[in-house]
Amino acid sequence: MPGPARCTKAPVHDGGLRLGYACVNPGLPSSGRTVRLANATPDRLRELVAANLDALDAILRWNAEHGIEVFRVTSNLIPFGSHPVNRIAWWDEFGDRFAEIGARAGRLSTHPGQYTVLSSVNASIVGAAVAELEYHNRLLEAFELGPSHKIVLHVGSTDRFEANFARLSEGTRSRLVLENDERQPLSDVLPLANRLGVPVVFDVFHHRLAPSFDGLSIRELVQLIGETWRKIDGRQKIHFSTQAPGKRPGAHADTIDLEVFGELVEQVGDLPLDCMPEVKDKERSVMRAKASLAKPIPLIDERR
DNA sequence: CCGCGTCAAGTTCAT
DNA sequence: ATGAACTTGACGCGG
Repeated sequence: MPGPARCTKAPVHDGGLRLGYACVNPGLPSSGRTVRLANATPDRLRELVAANLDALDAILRWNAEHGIEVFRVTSNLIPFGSHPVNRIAWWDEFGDRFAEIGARAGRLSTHPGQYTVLSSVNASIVGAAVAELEYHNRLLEAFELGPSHKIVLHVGSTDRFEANFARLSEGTRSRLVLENDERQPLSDVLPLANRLGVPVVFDVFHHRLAPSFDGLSIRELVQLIGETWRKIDGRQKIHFSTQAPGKRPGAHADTIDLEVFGELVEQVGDLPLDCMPEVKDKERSVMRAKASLAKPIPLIDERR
C-alpha cells in the first residue's frame, strides 16, 4: 500500500480534533522516576534516565497502538534536568535512544510546572526559569523533533515576561507557547503573544473562569487564537477540562465530561486541532472522548 | 518488607 | 509570620 507509512491505521481526522494526554499512563511504569537530591550521583542519574526513557518508549508504543498521537512528556524525564547537581551529558550519552524514540513519537510537548516563573521579581528565580526552559528545549532537541513540538508556559506579569523572554535561546523561543489560565485572561495573553511572535494555547475551561473577549463564541475564539499559529508551529493546540465538583474553582475534574466535550466538538470539531483533556484519568478520558467522536453526536436540545 | 513522612524549586491565600 | 494548597507520585528512612 503506497503512501505515508505512518498513517495507515485509524482514519485520521485531518480536518478535526486529535486527542492526547499528559505525562502519565496509569497502567504503565512511570517515566518520571527521580531521586532525592542528596543521593543524586551521576551513576544513579544515568540509571534513572535509562529507565525513564524505556518507560516513555513503552507509553508511546501504547499510544501508537491506540491511535493517540499527542502526548506531553513529563518534566521529570531527566531528574534534576536543570539543576547543577546533574552534570551528565544525557542528550549525548543517550543520544541514540532519544533519536529512536523521537522517530516514533507523534506530537510531543512539555509543560514546565509551578516553579518555573519567567516573570518572577526575583532574579535568581528568573535564572532558574531560564535554565529550566533551556532544559526543556534540549530535551525536545534530543528527540530530534522540530519547533512544532512545543513548550507550554503560563505568563504571570506580562511586562517582566516580555523582558525576560529575550534571555532565552532562539531554539527555546521557537518552541514557546503561552497559555491563558484562571487568573490571566486571553485578553492579557494574546497581545503579549503577538508582540513576542509566539502562539497561544487556548485553555477552554480556564477561559470560563477568567473570561474576556465578551461576545465571541468558542469557535470564534479558537479561530482568533489560531492566527498566532504559523505553519512552523504545527497544529493549533487547545486544553480542555471541566470543574471538579466540590473542589476549588479552577480545579480539573477527574475525568472528561463527555457532554461538555460534545459541546466543544459541536463548535470546533471540524478544525485541525490537537486537544489535551487535563484530567486525572489520562488515557482513559482520551479513549472515551475518541469513542464519543466516532459516534454521531446526539443533538437533542433539552435547553428549552 | 512495608508504611508513611518527605521531597529542588514559587506564588498566593488563609490564619 | 507561618503554613497549606496547588498536584502528585515516588523516594527511602525507620520500624
